[in-house]
Amino acid sequence: MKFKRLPIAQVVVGLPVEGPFDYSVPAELAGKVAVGQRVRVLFNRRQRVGFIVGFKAKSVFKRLNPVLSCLDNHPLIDEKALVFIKELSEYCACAWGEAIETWLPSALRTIRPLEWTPPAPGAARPAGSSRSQRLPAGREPPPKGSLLVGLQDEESPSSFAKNITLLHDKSSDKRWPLILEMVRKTLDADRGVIFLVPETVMADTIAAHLAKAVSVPIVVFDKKASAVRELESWLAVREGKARVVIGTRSAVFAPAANLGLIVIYEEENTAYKQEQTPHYDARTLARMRAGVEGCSVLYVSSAPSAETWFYFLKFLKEQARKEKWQKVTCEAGHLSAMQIVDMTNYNPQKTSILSFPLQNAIRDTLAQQGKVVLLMNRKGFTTRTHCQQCGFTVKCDRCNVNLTYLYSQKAMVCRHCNFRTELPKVCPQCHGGYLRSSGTGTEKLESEVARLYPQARVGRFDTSSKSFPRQADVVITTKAVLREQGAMDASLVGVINFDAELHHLDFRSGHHAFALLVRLRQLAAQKLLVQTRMMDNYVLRAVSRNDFDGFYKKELELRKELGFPPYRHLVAIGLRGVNEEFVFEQAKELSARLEKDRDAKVEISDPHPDVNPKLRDKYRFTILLKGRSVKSILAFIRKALKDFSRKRNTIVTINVDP
DNA sequence: AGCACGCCGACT
DNA sequence: GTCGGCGTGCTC
Repeated sequence: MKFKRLPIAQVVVGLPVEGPFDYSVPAELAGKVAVGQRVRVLFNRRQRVGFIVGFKAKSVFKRLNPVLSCLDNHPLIDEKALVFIKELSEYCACAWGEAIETWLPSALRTIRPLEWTPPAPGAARPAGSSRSQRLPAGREPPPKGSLLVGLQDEESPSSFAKNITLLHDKSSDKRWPLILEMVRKTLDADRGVIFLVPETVMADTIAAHLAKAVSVPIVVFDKKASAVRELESWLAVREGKARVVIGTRSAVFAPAANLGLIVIYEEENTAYKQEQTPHYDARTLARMRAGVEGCSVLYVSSAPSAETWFYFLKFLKEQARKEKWQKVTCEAGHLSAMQIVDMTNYNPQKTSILSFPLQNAIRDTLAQQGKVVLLMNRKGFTTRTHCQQCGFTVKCDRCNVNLTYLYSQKAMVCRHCNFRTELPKVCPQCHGGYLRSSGTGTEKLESEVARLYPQARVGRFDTSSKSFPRQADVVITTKAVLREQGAMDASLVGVINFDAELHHLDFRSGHHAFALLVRLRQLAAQKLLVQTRMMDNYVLRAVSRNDFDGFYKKELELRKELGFPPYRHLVAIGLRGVNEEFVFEQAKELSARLEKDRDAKVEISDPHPDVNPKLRDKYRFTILLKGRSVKSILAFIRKALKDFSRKRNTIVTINVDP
């Protein structure tokens, strides 16, 4: 059945501008344009990629530019995706068009037509699965011919995920039967699976694991692949050729046909949060997408985030919800020993950073041919180089942080930007010869261990290592060790400076430290040894007693008391620019504007310099807003930003912490 | 974002 | 005078 399309197309573009914009549809395109289509338009005298999000009968603008051409034979964005993207744009406080470009593979953000035809129903696909993949080539128009009508209404009442499961695996190895069961069920029901992993390196391991268990084609989404490769995998998923997609956070956008399940592996990992704009959180997007698609979500973790734990406690009780929430716990079969060493007994100036109990444990483990993993939070040899005569400290010009000396590369490097320089021979300030280096990193620990245990093979592993030193008896490493699943069987795991994990200016540092220790205890076959000066810390106590309920109870109490998520929600407005005073002035001005018509329910902090106040030559300030609902905070910000014009290279970003 | 318009300082 | 710096407004 042919239908009459309304004559005006509503188009959004990938720019930070509110839309949609009206364009006339020329007669020769009248039968071709559809909602979700990529089109070529003239926008502000320039040719751009536009996306049709709706149609309407008439426009208040007298002279409309025409849609110049369709870039593809068929719409790329189906209705569900368009709704999901709209929600993404609201939650990230970006324009609809920008959200579409985040969702699209990079190759489709340019004005180049895509030579592509959706597969005919049933063709080249497993029998019975065509229902899911029929593309909206000749489909009916959305109700009333305008998708916008529906979207501007209140939240659609039909947006509920099917079921939401938390798999709390205390052992890290019992999770797979349940994961595979859910994946198989989804595939048997002829639906697709998205499997999110925190790090790219984990995708291949997981892919191999799944390939053994299911017979459908699997594709790994790799953001680092070429644009062509990225497009190929995207289309393979779009066409239903691959039924299982594995990838990092951006894979949550995979155009899986008839999506049935989103798995979020190691749910507690902070890598699910994108630290560049748009600041999205793949875990939140997975929930949003599950609501739109009516599919299930499976969180898998050994130490779930406090937020997830909270929601499961809350929603498991609520019987009336349309979503089915469930929690499955796998108890640990074997629990290794844990020893906490009180470092207040040792003077770090006089003795080694390896306490005697740790030295003894290493010696005993090596004597039994066991392997040792030692964890530190700092790469490099020394972390500070300063002049003993004038007090000058060698810093990065662009980021104003101490440079780390890398012995292996004979260079001083900045941990934020890639700045590197030679180790100065004399003090750059007073030209005296009294430069001293201090602060221990993994390289220095490596040399120390090699000195103490001359018979042991000592290796080092961090993010810049090419491969894991499997042959080593003692591996000095950072948290990166947790990405190398099953790389080695460690008898003993030692944490050198646990307190550094707790000292972050981050309300989540308690949970991070907890999750780290839980994972390390799993890694240690015999013993986890932790050096600390905070013997009574609740994180340490909970881990040593293997008391998950106790940890989350205490952690949630603290969050409630201090007004942090999941009880209150945070939205950070970041301002950055090259001129420190100017950015600060801008921040104060925006702050005043927010204060002026402040919402009683929203708390506004004064503008303050970031934890790293200078990064890559830009000075950074933040205004933090706290409130009961993200939506209301965002609405409030949007209002204040409307008449606030960014000036002279000041970049304003909005970062939602759900 | 990216571009045009418009308003004030130093210069062949 | 006017060239060009950047603040401001606008994109259907």
